[in-house]
Amino acid sequence: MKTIKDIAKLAGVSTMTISRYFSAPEKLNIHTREKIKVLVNKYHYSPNVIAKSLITKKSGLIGVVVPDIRNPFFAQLYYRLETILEPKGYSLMLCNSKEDAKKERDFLRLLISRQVEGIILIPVFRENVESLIKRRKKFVLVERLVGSIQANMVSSAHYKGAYMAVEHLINLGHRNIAVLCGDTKLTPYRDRLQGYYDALKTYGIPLRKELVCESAINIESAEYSILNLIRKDQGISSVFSCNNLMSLGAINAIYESNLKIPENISFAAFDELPGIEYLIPSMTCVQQNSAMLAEIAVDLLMNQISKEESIPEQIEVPVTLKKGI
Amino acid sequence: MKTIKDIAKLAGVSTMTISRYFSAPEKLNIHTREKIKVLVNKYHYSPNVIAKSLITKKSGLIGVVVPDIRNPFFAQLYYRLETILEPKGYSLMLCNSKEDAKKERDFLRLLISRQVEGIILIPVFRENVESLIKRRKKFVLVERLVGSIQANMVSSAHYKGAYMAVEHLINLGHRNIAVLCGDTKLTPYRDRLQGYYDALKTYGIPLRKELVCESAINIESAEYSILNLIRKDQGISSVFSCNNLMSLGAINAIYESNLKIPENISFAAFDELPGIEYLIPSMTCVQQNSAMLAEIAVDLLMNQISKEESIPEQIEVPVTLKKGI
DNA sequence: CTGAAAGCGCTAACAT
DNA sequence: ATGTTAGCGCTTTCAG
Repeated sequence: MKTIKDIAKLAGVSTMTISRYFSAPEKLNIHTREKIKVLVNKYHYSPNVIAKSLITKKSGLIGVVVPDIRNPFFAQLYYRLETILEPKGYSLMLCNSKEDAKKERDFLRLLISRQVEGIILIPVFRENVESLIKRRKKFVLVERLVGSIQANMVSSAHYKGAYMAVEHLINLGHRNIAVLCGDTKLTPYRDRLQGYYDALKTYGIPLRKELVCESAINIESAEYSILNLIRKDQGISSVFSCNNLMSLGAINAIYESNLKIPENISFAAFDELPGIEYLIPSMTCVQQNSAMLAEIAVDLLMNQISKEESIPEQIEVPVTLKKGI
Repeated sequence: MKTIKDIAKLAGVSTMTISRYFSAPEKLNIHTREKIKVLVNKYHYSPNVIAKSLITKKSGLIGVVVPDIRNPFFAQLYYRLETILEPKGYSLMLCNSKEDAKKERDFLRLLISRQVEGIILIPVFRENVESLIKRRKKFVLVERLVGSIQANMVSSAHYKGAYMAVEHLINLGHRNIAVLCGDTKLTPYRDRLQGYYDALKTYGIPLRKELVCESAINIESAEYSILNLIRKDQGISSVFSCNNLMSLGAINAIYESNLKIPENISFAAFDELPGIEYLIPSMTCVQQNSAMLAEIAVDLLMNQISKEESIPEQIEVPVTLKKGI
């Protein structure tokens, strides 16, 4: 690997001239420029960004920490983030926290060591976020709030979305609506469940506690919960699932029980599954606007990067209800 | 942000002692060690990895370039790569080439400028790969071969998988099997289509060219193709789709036509969709072993990183047929 | 066990 | 239009 010195020596110029060739070529004499061009191509020289960022103190790196990139929602979010940040000259480092506090902590430390200019984080553990604040790192929380933390954050309208979905089920005539809660220690699920409660209350439908599946947090437990309700003949006519993974388990439980969507059971869910509109067109979905989430997350981060001090903002992004039957 | 110098001054030691605190703390006097520990915690000091890699010439970075992380197969692959590489001390930079030659080129250049130690690439454009070879970069191709390039590569058994899937349909009694080809300029799709051809041939089933949907490369075109075949009453009794996205379009076309899987049409596909086993249990799927693909990709890369010269290897990873009805 | 000197590859800030 | 000097934050190497 040739360095700037090598190229400079070969071209018979100083390293600054080579440096300028990349940063401000128009300032160079056309002849020197041509001479350098030949050498750069010949030796496939490309400047060492690491050395550059040591001086400029700008790594051009942004860390993105998600629980699991295999979740289509996070994949979509990352894709959008890249689309926005790449043209701005940033490169992204993607980390999967696997919903694990220790992993999250390690990844955050790593990103800091690597001098990222900012972090976009779907947080898992409150203390890790507090540690970012203590270290005065620039970051944006997406989707989740951990504890009552004062930080920049952008999130979907969890409560509103769940409320609308359940309201839609009620309007379809349903009174016995099972709900798969998700991990209510996480704000999104707490809010979504509250949306369910409040929709019932608004329409004067008594809450049947046995239809609230509190331990449903993944595919298997969701499947088990719904299977149980059906077997015990609780008379559920519809299901509201608080995330996409639990939806899968529930759908499977319904199919296994030889029931059909929407003939026997109406199904509504927060989040989509890739292609679910093709596979179960009758399903009601609360669609999150990942494009807008990404855009706002970047805005909030760029604000911090450009300014010295800024007051944390919390922004809520509307969701869309795709009404099923 | 405190630097090593600041901490050294505060501790009344040289920078080397701080450096050793992180690289070989056991060599330090217990007292100095404690003194440094206090300061490190107090000021949240963490060493600047950028400066370190400038000296050691090891960035600890690996670039991963996929066409689109929203494709569940690539998300799964990335997840696995991270699981393997993170404990080895590598951080990953993920890039979406969007199947675009220019984007791929730009991302590869960027990764090189950022001094990645290796690149894991699902390639799009032949010349970009050739350029990596010219620059003597360490890289591994996954899934695809572009042109007749001599490079380290790991790939699923595309041909075999498609052959098995079509064979299974034939064994179920199907004779009129539509196929959604994908972009046959890409080796995986060429191989998968060949598997279809050869399975038919083996079982003496005449090829009906009108059932080969060559222009099917995405959801919409796949949907259109299948819709067309059904409308023209070509008597198809089953469909083999060469990737997961086209499967969605095809399934939708089938549903739209008021046909059912598997009652009216049997469905087989290369690749899975997340949760498809829950949504359409009767579907036949060729499952790729992304864990093994990731493992071998890393092995091939580590071989190059540790050795000076190595002969390129091409390794094929078996697929699994999940038989449907 | 600890330190001093040198330098990784590059650029900011002045020169000329 | 081009060069010189100095130094980014760290580690390597050699001393002590």
